[in-house]
Amino acid sequence: MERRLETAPHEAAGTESARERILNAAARLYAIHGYEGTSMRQIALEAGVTKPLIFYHFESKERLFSSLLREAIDAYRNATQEVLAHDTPSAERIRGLLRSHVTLARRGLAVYAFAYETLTMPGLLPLEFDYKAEGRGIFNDIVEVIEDGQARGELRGLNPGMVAVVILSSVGMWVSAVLSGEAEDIPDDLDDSLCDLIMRGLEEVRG
Amino acid sequence: MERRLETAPHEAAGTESARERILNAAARLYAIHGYEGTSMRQIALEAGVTKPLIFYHFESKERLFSSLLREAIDAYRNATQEVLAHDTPSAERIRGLLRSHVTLARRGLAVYAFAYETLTMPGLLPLEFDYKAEGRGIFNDIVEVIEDGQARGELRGLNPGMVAVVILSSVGMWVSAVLSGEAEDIPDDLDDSLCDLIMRGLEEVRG
DNA sequence: GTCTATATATTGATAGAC
DNA sequence: GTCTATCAATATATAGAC
Repeated sequence: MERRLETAPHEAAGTESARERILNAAARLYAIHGYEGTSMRQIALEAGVTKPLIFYHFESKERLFSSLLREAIDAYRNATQEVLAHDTPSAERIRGLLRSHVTLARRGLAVYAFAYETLTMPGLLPLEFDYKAEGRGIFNDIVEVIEDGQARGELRGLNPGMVAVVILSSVGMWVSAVLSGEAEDIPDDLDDSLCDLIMRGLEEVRG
Repeated sequence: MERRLETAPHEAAGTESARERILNAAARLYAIHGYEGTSMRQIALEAGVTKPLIFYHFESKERLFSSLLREAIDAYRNATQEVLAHDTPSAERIRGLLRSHVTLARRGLAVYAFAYETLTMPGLLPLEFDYKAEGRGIFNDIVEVIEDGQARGELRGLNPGMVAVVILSSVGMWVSAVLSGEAEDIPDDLDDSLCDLIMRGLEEVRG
């Protein structure tokens, strides 16, 4: 937010501020090696700045990580509130959710992966805000979409939490795979294809 | 393996050797906090031994982690080779795979979670064996099951890699959630229910 | 805003007594 | 096999010059 104002239109591509470079380097490294696996030295090296400069801009490792995660969560809520609010058929809302996830992942692969990993991994990082509660909120919103569809008779009575897990984990794992180089890229039709699998099922209709 | 011989029948439950206690503590801590997030000091504390004893038994942090991962991968291959080899219908093989995963997770929640996270996270840990190749092998075996089913006309032509991702990531995420306390437990019917979702689809058949 | 130099805690790992 | 004491390297973080 604040970050975006600062880097606004007058700067061309490739002329990121040091602050911007630090954030990008941090997102990439945190996504690949995790919070504990990433040192300030590595971030400084990757960003092309010195270590004390990171502390000047972000005060601590924890605050650097927190602001990155905070921004990622806000961007997610911003991108999905519309599709979650609208009173459209379940299939539309699920498709919209998947589209939002894939779009966010494409716009910022490292940030998406880093947020996904942080919110789903078992460990509790000692951050200054309750990011686990945010993760629970994101998850519960999807559960509600499913329950809603079931109440309307649009969806079968499968465990709604399980369906939410399938949606979230599938995109997340794919993004992680791309980041690690195991997968080439996010396929153009990942959202449609995943939606197709989830909504219509894998099995060929017989006869 | 070696470990099992050592702890064999003459020892009652609750009388684990120090070596055994170290392995259990390590699996739990690695699953929750990751490799870099877990210190030898923490493992020693959790296992109720001193730090040098861990080095006496395992030589280094890397070797402790490696032997744990090695054993987890071997157990997995052992549990799934039968269902992968058999020339049964695709639905049976996918159900068998899901059952194996859930069974393994129930038998050792921490070990399953730790292996899942290690094999799926983007970072490359400097281990003495190519665990990434093992992960790729596990993944490719599932992809083959799907492709096989498609070739036989039993399964629709969805991206086989995507289907494999859905299978692997869903169980993995659920297990992580249980380990972190976000989910109560692995539901009795997780494998059946997930199989149902994947094989028949989420959408209610209309009319 | 950005640097060099440094303080302090924690890490993985070892020496050597028992 | 298990311990106490300790080492060298690395971690986060700060002081202070420019």
